Amino acid sequence: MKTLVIVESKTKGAKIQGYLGTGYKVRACFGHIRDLPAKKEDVPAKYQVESWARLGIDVVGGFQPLYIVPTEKKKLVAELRKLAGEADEVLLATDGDREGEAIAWHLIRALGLKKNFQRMVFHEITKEAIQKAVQNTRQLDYNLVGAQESRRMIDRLAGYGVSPALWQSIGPGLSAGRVQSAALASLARRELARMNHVAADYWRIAARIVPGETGGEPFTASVVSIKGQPLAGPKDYSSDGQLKADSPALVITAEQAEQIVNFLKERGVKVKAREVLPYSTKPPPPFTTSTLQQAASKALKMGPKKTMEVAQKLYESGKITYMRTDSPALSDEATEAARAVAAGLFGPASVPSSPRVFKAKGNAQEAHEAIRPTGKVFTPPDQAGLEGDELALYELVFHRTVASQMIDLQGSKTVLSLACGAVGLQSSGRVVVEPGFTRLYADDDKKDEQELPNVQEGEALAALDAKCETKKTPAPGRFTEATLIKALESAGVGRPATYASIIEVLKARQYTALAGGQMHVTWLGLLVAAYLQDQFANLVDLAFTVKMEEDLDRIAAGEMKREDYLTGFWTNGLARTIAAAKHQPPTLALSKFPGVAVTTRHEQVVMVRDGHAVPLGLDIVPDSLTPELIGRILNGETVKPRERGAALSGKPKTRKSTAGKKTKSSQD
DNA sequence: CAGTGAGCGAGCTTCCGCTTGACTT
Repeated sequence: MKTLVIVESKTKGAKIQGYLGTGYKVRACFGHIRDLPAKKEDVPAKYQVESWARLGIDVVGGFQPLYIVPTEKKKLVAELRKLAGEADEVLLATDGDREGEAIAWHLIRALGLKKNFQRMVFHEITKEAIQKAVQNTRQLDYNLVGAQESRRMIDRLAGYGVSPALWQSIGPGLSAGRVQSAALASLARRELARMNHVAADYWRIAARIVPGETGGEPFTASVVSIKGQPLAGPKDYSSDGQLKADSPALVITAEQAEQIVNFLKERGVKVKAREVLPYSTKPPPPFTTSTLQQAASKALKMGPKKTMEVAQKLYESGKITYMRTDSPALSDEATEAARAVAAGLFGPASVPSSPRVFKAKGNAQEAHEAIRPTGKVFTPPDQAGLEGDELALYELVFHRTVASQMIDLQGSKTVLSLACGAVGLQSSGRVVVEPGFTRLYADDDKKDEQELPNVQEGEALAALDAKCETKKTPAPGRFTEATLIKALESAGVGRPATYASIIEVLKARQYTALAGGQMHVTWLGLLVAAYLQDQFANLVDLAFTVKMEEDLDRIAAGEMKREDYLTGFWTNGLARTIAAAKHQPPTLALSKFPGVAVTTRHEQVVMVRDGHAVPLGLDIVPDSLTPELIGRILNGETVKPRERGAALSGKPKTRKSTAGKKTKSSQD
């Protein structure tokens, strides 16, 4: 045996072994093999006494991280070390991103490699690409490793630094972190906006118009203005239910609405203008982890966690490429395969003359290509030997990938301007001329679907019917698991490997709960968010990660020293904020219910009025409060006997060690 | 004197990101 090649994933290893042949032994390291100690007891004895032992980082001596091999990785590391000792050379073929570079470096240290190692990087798994990569190895990029170590330490210091402030101020077992707290802040901001939203009433007046001699189906037109002044709609009101100060809109009464309806019925309308505009829509790019989770949620009602489990199976059985990626790019081979499928199904005209090229944007690290069917020839879904969820998800991937190489949808949009005296109306419709990629894949909600008849300017038309209805301005909608991931990704927060688990952490802490496909924030979640916003506003800001990434890029480029960066972040920053943090439970004043507040007492969420505090069940949805419900809560009617005195600390750990222990019972 | 209960003090909780099985539900 001559050369040992180490990759991150088992499936990838098996493939590469096939391309490299007998002179090489390919093994997987299964991700990170060393990490900061999770608990103080994991810290080696000689460091236990240090003031920083709980953090696992020597924050007083230049921010030296203390790394250990976790117990579950010990056997693997020993085996790799043995194989490395027998090999002439070791090629570290971990992923070509910041984390991959760090894993390679940890391997060097943990396996005790001296000079006989090289870094190998590739971006697609084909025989040519792999053989080329083996011939073009490079040195390890120590600056990039330094950037990853900084990222790791920031997350440890933020998480282990701030969480104890929550234990002291709110209750045990709670957590804060750069990613989860930014996510929680986004959810809480939206939930509070919903709770504080005051609906305004506005009128919608619509008429069914009969086309004249030109013929065609009746169509719907809505009143948009009166004497040239726009009719007030949802956009003209602010969240307090008041008309926006700068709004030029006209607010009408019920009588006026009725008058307009009668006017329309009696007089009919005249065509003022007809505008026809061509439009086109491009196909969406091939899937990344985030867009796959969004599409699976929408089309298959599959949550992010489930989606990743199913995708993992498809990956392991060789049906799709790697499922944790932030790049929408297709290899040349895949692009050709997609074009061939489209041409075969819908003819050569369904494919543009030159291939579409998709590039990642923002801070994507692009260690992998898009999620797509494998191979030079895509296997059609019905021949893939799949069923159930796996078939459904494969089909989605297949369709999206092929559609991404098809021609645009083309259509025309018609806008009719109508008038009935001083009352202005409008109607719009779309006609698809060339469905393009939507023959295979469509995920947008269709609007203005009606086809408008070919009426002419100046033509007088009768109103078949007219109606008015009051509507209420809607509160901002809640996030679903998929839309939250979309929001986090666009803010650069979280990574493909962690999107699904971010959601799981928020649920496990009882900060959020899923109901009817939407993410609700619990009272506990709102209180934690309020506390963090008050004491650690900088950390929970979505923009924190953007700034961090810029700094990490500087470290990777050798322009900034790791120690200087961490000194600024911790010693002169967060450590001081933590020391100055107030250990007081946060209080949420309810703007719609003066005198009522929600806070915690003795590690329990309570509702308070006039100094009187009553336990508040986490199952009571914050924006469901009404004066009646508040009355019942304060009378103690909503508290089930079992819940009395139950602390908010999550579920007891289901570990073997706790099996024999008696848990304190609060039952009478 | 033995068993019980209140009161006190100590120890624990926690992060993000990269990978899969080995575990329970």
